[in-house]
Amino acid sequence: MLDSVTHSTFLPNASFCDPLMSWTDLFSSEEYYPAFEHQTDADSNCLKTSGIKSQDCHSHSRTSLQSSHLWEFVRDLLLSPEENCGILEWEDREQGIFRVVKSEALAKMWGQRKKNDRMTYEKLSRALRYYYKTGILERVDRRLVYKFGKNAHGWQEDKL
DNA sequence: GTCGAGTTTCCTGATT
DNA sequence: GAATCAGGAAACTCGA
Repeated sequence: MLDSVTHSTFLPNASFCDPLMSWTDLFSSEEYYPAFEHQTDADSNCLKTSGIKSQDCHSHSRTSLQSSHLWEFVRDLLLSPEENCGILEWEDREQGIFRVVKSEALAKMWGQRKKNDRMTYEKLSRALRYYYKTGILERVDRRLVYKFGKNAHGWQEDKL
């Protein structure tokens, strides 16, 4: 189940590598993702910056792209604060507790990742809640707050 | 063709 | 009362 990580090398600052379409391509294409018209200037600038950075990426195969999972996407976003533009933030870095600050923006980013412009935070959060069963996430009894579980890895600073 | 994992979608109820 | 969030169930996609 977790073998996706074994062939998806974790790169803290190059998390969104896409051999088929760079982030620059993604975010410059309104045909693909017109929803980002509603992003703030800061958000869109940040996202474009992310795209530029990702052009250096070259190591991911098509297989690893398709095996990219939601929790890895979230983890990578958390570990790249300069790229997440405050969409996610750590509540307790050592315990792996984080908070979704901009739920709609997160959903749109994930939707872009999956080329699904109908993605909403409601659907994304449903997928996140399924990780409770597998131990990748643990429930935190606060709204929009999640915690990495024992089966999540790569989020701890000293274990990268 | 079948199966399993990982979502995605719809719906309902609870909470804010 | 409306908006938002959480969880159940079923459908869907894709790789093995």
